[in-house]
Amino acid sequence: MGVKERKKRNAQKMRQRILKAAMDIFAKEGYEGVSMRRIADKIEYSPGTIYRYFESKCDIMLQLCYHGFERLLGLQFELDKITNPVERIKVEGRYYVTFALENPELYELMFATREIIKQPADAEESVARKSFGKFAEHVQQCIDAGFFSGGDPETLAVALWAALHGLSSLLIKDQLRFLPEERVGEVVERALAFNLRGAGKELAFTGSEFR
Amino acid sequence: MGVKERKKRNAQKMRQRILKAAMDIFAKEGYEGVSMRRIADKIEYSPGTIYRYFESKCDIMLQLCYHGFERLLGLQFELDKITNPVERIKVEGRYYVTFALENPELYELMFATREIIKQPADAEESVARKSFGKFAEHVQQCIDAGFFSGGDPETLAVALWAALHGLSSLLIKDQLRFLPEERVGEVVERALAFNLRGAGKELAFTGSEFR
DNA sequence: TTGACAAAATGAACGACGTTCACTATACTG
DNA sequence: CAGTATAGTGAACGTCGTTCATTTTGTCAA
Repeated sequence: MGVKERKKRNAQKMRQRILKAAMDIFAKEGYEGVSMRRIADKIEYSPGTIYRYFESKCDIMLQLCYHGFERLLGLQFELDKITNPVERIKVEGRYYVTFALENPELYELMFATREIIKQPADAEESVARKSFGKFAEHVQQCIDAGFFSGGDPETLAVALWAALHGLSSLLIKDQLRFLPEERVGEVVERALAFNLRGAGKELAFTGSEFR
Repeated sequence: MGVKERKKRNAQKMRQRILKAAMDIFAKEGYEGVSMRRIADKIEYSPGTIYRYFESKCDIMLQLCYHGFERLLGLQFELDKITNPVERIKVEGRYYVTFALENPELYELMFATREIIKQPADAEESVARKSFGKFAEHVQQCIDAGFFSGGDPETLAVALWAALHGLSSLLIKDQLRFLPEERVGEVVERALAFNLRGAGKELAFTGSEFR
């Protein structure tokens, strides 16, 4: 008698239904639009029911967040088709910024929302880390191929990632609004190129002054 | 009779009292801690009164935000004492990241909080823009001194700023937590150096593909 | 089929939030 | 001192995330 099993499946279905509803609202109306009552309305259950399947709203948003990282990671895996590692990392940069621009709310959720960040300390092997890991791998391959300086790959990866993240979040938040609309693409492209070129040189290490 | 004037002064005093209270709470308990009722409690007035002096909570937070930019701008002006433009921009980078790390909530308010961003579209000559302007000026001086490539200075400034912002926000959000504590400073310092070095070369422009 | 027990779902309630507004209290003026 | 303009009040509205006593539904042995 697979009663237990069926119940487990139903519970999983319910979790998916809730997440789907949350995602739909999130996609249409952003973070502000998502509330437990609205989710409950959408799936035609009472608000209290949701708490049988998720600990809190934060828990739900965290799942959406993971989903975002999985999408990003999916894009990254596609990149393995590109054989030239420099070309690959170039395209990866464009993918990254494009992903952020096309899913600004999601990107924000993934990288900026306070409550989300705190959570996954215990969630070992977080999707976020996998995504960075893949990126670092691609950076390493550039080094191996002799295109990037042999400096510490992790440092290089962090620096490049930071540049991508910086550009993406400035763009999303419209902090670059002072640029004429038609120049934005150009500036971004050049900024990316600029960072990749910077990776080509050996750097003198000047000592630690932070933290 | 300076009755009108005194009233104006009193209103200004009240605005300052409210802002001070908001800032105190913000500093101690962050964005989440600030509520109209808590501010009202702190200044010993009723919640409704605040609305005689500020349009909304958002309005208040926007003022805190401006205050933050003024502090940052103050740091930037100090930099004019440094005569070597490359040394100056190097220190500016460290100042920037340090400012973010020392005032994470404020930095977030300044650059990341959604509601804040929207507002100052009409507020011409925003403090934020002044801060970027000063930075761009310093970048220009590096170019003039022949240390940076002669490429479009605005692009260069945006690229460097993005890198600083990226590093800062990753650090604040603890996204670099996978790095051993003792390596963080090193990585940041090298990432900064890496970006400055990148600025030294002429870059081939590869065309626009964003937006 | 029925009755007992467990699981699932409910929705009112709690304390918080930003904001509004009819009202009262205070300060100023003629 | 009367009358008016200004300042301040605090209850109320509708929202939020969350909890929990209660009811409904589902399961299975007798």
